[in-house]
Amino acid sequence: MTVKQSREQQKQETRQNIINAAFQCLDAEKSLSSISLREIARVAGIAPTSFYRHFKDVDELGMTLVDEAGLMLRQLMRSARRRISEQSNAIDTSVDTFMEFIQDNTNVFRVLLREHTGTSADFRAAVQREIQHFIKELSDYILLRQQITQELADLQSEAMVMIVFSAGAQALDADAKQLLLISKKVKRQLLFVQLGVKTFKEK
Amino acid sequence: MTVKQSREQQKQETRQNIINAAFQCLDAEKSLSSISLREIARVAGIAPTSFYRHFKDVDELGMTLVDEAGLMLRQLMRSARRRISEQSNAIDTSVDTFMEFIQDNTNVFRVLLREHTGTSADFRAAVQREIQHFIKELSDYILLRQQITQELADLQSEAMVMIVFSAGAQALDADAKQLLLISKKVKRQLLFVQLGVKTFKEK
DNA sequence: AATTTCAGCGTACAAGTGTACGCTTAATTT
DNA sequence: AAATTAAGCGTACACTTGTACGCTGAAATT
Repeated sequence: MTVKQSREQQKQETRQNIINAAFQCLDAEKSLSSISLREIARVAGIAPTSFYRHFKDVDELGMTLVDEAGLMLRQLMRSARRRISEQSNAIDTSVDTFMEFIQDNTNVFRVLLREHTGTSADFRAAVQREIQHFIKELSDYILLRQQITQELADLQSEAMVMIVFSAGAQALDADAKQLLLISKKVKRQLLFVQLGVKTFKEK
Repeated sequence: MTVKQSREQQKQETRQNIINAAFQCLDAEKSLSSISLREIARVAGIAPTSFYRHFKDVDELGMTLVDEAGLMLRQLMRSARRRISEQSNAIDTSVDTFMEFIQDNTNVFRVLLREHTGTSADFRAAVQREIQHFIKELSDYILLRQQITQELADLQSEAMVMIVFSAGAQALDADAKQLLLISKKVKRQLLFVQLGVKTFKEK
């Protein structure tokens, strides 16, 4: 199976194995602070001490995971916006895309959600940055489509993201039936926010 | 210092010591799953094995803590509503009360926030129930003051609570200066939701 | 061809964990 | 007054953890 490879390629492959193993380990009942180096090494198929050839400690790996998760979220937003340009309703399409993401990348979203309120100040700050990034991109999009001030767009965007993320948290513990209700609910709540800002502006 | 007491009194006192010790331990970098029985016992001033005279394990203590934290939140709501009847603006008063609570009972709020997305399904469910309780009480209040349907009141209430809790999460890592900005921000976001529901109803 | 580099391994150890077990001792019941 | 109850303690043990240290063998460099 494994073909002859350069040393650098081999190393990168092992590094990716560790990252994948970590995401696999970070399920419904494991957080970055409760997970053990040895457990990750076991799943990655390496000796515990070999871990150090790639990361200083689990915290450094954690920051990598948060970065990677944030990257995926940004890609998600792009695909959502692509879908919007084809159909029309921005809110519905965005929520659907987001919910699909949670279904397909459960543990990735879980890391963001969990570490956002987790026990490491560094992780909390890192996730916060990723969320801010998420908010900013939505805000830019809103600014483009609605005729409101930057400030209002920022406020609207943040409120919407908070609502969506909270719904995401519920979705993680929900079955397929509940998921549909959550989607419907959050779409209407986002509509309220949008409508509220519009009304506020016109007042 | 300690006077002669009945056995039952003494036991309840020790139990409360354990609970207080746990809240004290559950600071910015400890969660219910990362905390150790021995650590709590140390702070509570008892032998590790004495813990079992009061709780089956840390999980059982955890449920007690979540219950207690939820209770405090309900009391908070009552005091907020009392304040509203004196002055007038419901949103501003509620947010101010909430932010004061976070300042005065940081670790209590932290438990709710952290275990809401934590590694124990039981804790997540327990916190979710407390939050639902919180949402329900706000919803009842909204229904009383605004002329809208039950369904709209529920949606509005939940959206508002999600926004407030998210702001609370930010507040935990913020200094006094940022705190004021967060308060201002969240008040306007809540206003958008309220206004949005009103506009939606009238459409 | 000889040398250097370095990813990965195995061993080893100290530290911290949950908890089983039996004892003590003071409050309570008989 | 004697017997019972039970909160709290100390000891002990089996585990898991992070990581220091030195070795191996193959890839890369000279």
